[in-house]
Amino acid sequence: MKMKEKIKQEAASLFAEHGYAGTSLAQISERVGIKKPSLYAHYKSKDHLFEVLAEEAFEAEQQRIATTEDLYELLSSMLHLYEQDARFRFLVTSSFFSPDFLKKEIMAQYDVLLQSLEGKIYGFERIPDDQKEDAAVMYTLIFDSIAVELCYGTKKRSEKRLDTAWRVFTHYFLKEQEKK
Amino acid sequence: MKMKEKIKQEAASLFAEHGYAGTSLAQISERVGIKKPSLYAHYKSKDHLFEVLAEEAFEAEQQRIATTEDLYELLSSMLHLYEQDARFRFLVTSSFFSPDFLKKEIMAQYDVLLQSLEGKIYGFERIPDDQKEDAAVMYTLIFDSIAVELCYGTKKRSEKRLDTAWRVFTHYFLKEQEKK
DNA sequence: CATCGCCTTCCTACCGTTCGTTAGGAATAA
DNA sequence: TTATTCCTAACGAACGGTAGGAAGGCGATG
Repeated sequence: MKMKEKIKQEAASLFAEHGYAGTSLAQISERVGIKKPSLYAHYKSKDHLFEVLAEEAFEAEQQRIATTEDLYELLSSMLHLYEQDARFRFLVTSSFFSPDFLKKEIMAQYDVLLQSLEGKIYGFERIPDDQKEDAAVMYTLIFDSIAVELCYGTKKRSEKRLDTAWRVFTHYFLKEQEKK
Repeated sequence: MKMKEKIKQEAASLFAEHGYAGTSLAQISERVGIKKPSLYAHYKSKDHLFEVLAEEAFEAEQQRIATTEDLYELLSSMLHLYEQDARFRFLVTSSFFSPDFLKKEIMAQYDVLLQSLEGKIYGFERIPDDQKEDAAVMYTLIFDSIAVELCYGTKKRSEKRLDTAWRVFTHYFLKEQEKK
């Protein structure tokens, strides 16, 4: 039970850093501490392993979106999630660059994610109805740009981005009281 | 002279779509219409080819940023550039996912690009001085998010993003008259 | 309690294929 | 003549994956 989990973790980390094509089963097995063929006791192919990983990563993120009520927290939590959770790192990078055999599927899944985000905006009362469409676009835009910045920028810059973007977003779209 | 150019073009297109590790010299040579070893008459290694490509792509984009005065056009032109110019597509995707041996270099180059963009904001009189820092962050944020959307979204969505983002940006930051 | 078979997990050894790359030669052009 | 550009042939290394067996845990059966 434990080894399967460890393989997933190390694989997610490596896939996130080097991509699907850039990561070999030898690398994964070495990190895990077993020999390459032993991987096949747990996953029937490289594709399969990647597929399982992708499925779980999207499911986890979907869950995170569904259960987090605070719109700001949904963005700010990305910062430490990216540092700490290999699965989240995998999600972000593999969305930006996925192997051919899963590209369509992953794009579709990412679309679902963004739609969930937009749905949260539409269900938020403090945004005037006639601005909800714009707010939804801007929110997902900010979401993506933070994801990008996490990939190849510094954490400091990500924080600055989040701070500025959120200030602009709330000032532009939220009526009445302010939101930290 | 012409073959060198054709190799670059096909290579840029393939690298953009499948990444460095996901693209083989066999694929490139096949598209070009020559045999694999013939590539070595023009570029001394796969790394070298990728490096030349990256260098040129960043240089071209730097040039584009320097010579385009209109802030809106700088963003909107990304849409058709991504469709038509393999070099630009290469720039965007390889910035998001570059091979290890060039990762640091490419990140540094991308940073220079973003700084150039911020520089344009700082030199723009119609933005109040005390808002320039925020405007610069937001502008690069929009730039990145459009690049991302180009990679895995539809063109329609990219257009919508640009439209919405630009409306918010100008309304929030530009004083006096409006900008299309 | 012992032991049998079974399943899981790991191993060594190796498969065929593809990878980037090189050697060496023919053709072309300056 | 010399340099460039293409080719065929082939290299060693690394790839994803398979065969087949050893070791260990597990429950069922005697």
